Amino acid sequence: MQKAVTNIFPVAPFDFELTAGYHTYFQGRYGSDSLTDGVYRRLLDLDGNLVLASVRSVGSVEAPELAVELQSQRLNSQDIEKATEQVAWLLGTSQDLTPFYETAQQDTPLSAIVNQYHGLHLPHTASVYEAVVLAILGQQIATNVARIIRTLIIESHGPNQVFDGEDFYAFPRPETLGGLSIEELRGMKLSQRKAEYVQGISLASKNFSPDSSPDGFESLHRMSDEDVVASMVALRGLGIWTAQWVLIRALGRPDALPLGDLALRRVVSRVYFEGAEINDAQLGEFAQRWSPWRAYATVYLFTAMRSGMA
DNA sequence: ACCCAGGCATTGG
DNA sequence: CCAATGCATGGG
Repeated sequence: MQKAVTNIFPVAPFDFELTAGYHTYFQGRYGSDSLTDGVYRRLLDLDGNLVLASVRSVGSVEAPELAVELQSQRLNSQDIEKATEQVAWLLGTSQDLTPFYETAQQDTPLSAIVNQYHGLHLPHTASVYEAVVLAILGQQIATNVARIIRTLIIESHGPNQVFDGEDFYAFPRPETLGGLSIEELRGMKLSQRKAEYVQGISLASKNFSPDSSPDGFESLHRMSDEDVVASMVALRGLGIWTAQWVLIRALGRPDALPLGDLALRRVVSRVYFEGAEINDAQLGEFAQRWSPWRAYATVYLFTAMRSGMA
C-alpha cells in the first residue's frame, strides 16, 4: 500500500463542509462517498486503479486549501495527478461564484439564500455514466427510496477494496451493470422499465461515439448544451429532466435548468409565488432572470429547501 | 389502505 | 401534436 498527500487550492469563496455536504446529501451516504468528522472520502476508480481519497479543509472559506490524502496499491506521479484532478472535479473547486452572486443580488429571495450558503460550489459526479444511472434511479420516486436502491446497486456491483479494515466502493462500471440480466437488475429493486433503461444505457455508453472518439459518454464534455440534450434524449429512459441534470451534475454547465422537476417547481412556487402552483412554461420564463447561472440558482434553491429555509 | 415522490415511454384522441 | 396512464418502491 502506498500513500501520498497533495493540496488543492479552490477558487474563493469555497466552503468545504457545505460543498461536500451537498454532494453526500443528494448522493446519500453510499459506499465510500461520505463526509464524517470533516473528512470527505471517496474511492476513485482511475481506469481500474482503485484509489481512496480522504479530503479535509486546511484553509478557510475566503482562503481555501484542501489536503488530499491518497492510498492505493499503485501511486506513481501520474496516478497522483489524476486522482487530485478527479477530487477537484468532484468538489467543483475551480468554479468562480462571483458572477453568479452578482446576478443573484438583483433577486431579493435568492440573495438571502446565497448569503446563507456563501461558498457553496456545485459538486460533480466522477463520470457521465454515473450521473445518468443515478438520474434514472431517481426518476419519479422519493429521494430516500432512490438512496436505498442506489446503495444496494453500488454495494452489490461496485469495485471495492478494504482500507484499514473498512470496505469502500466505487460506482459500478458500465460493463458490469450492462452484463446483468433484467432479472438481476429487478432484484436490485428496479422496476421492469428502469431495469431495461439501466441495461440499455450501460451497453450504449461504450459504443456512444458521436465524434468517433473512444471516450464513450465522456465525449459529451466536448459538446454544446443543446447537442448534449439531443444525444441524451435519443436514448431510451432519458428525457429532458435527466438530460438537464446530466448537464449540471456530470458536465458542470452553469446555465442548465431541470424543467419538469417537481421539487424545483415547488420551491420556486413557495419562494416567489406565495405557494401558488406554476407549470413548466411559467417556470422556464421566470428562470430567465437567473441566466446564464440557472444551474447555480437551482442548486442554491434546493439547498435552501432541504434545510427547511424555503 | 391509500397517496405521493426531484419522470419516462406509450397510447389514444 | 397534447393529455392520460402504468410503472415500482418505501414513507407518511
